[in-house]
Amino acid sequence: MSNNLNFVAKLRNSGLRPTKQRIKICEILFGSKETFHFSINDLSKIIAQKNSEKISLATIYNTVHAFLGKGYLKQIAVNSEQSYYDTNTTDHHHFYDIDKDKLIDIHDSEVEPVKINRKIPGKRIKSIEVLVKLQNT
Amino acid sequence: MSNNLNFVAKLRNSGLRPTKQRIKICEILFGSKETFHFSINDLSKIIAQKNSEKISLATIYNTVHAFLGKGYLKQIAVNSEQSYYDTNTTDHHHFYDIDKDKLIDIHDSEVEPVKINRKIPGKRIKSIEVLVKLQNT
DNA sequence: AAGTAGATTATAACTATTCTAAAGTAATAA
DNA sequence: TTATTACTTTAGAATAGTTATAATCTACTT
Repeated sequence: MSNNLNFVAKLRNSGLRPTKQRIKICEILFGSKETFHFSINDLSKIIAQKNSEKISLATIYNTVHAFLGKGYLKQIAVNSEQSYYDTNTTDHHHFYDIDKDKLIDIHDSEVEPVKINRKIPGKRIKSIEVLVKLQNT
Repeated sequence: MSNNLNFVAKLRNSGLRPTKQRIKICEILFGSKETFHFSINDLSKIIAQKNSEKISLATIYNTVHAFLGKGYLKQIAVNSEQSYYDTNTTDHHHFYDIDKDKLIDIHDSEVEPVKINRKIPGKRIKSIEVLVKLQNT
């Protein structure tokens, strides 16, 4: 309940109207302290389970895009058919379990910082993402 | 010409029949010493330019998948709508120029080796990919 | 040269995502 | 409040990338 008020404020502060759909999606994505990795499909299923009223697929896409734009989510580069998103927007890297089609955080303490000793004229680095693909042994 | 014979042998050695479509695609992908980054769309366009007879889109997909399976290509994780492939199958990383939608190799000498200090039980590392996203300054 | 397994092709089908335009809802002003 | 306005949601259509299908064709074996 008090959480909801936080989400309302969060949305309003960033210029997004706190609609019930957005609040519900906030609860799912940001309601727990844990990082959440998901595809639109994953999120749809969870909403279907947890919410009495359905939220249309278009709204789910709209909301995820809005949250991306506001920096509440970041997109992860994986070559799956689907796009993946992460509630942890800090700089960190991922394991991708190919067999389970699941992402796992790699904390910064678990990786030596990646150093790129090259500059491309006219360009600046926006992000550095490491993806470690895992296979069953 | 002598190159073509090499491609015929390469294909035959890996159990792929050396059809004229596959040989043509080999010429385009492996005919130069340079690394080649491409999407299916890129490859289609190049074939259309360089080849008198058209190659069907299905064959282009089939061939790229076959070459992936034989280890002649590797897929690169980028979050674009399209899949990207690389003729350089050695371990190396990439810049991704967001504005131009183009990939640039990062040679191993240009990056400190990425060290992951964590193991996931029952899993082994298949690959480590670093993607450095670039923006115009 | 004939038979067969594998390849190519056009096209249909499928999946993820984006677009559209109508109906609904939150914010604002009176 | 209420009315107005701008933003949202929605179902469904449209699009783009990719995969499946089934008929035709071709490379290899005998």
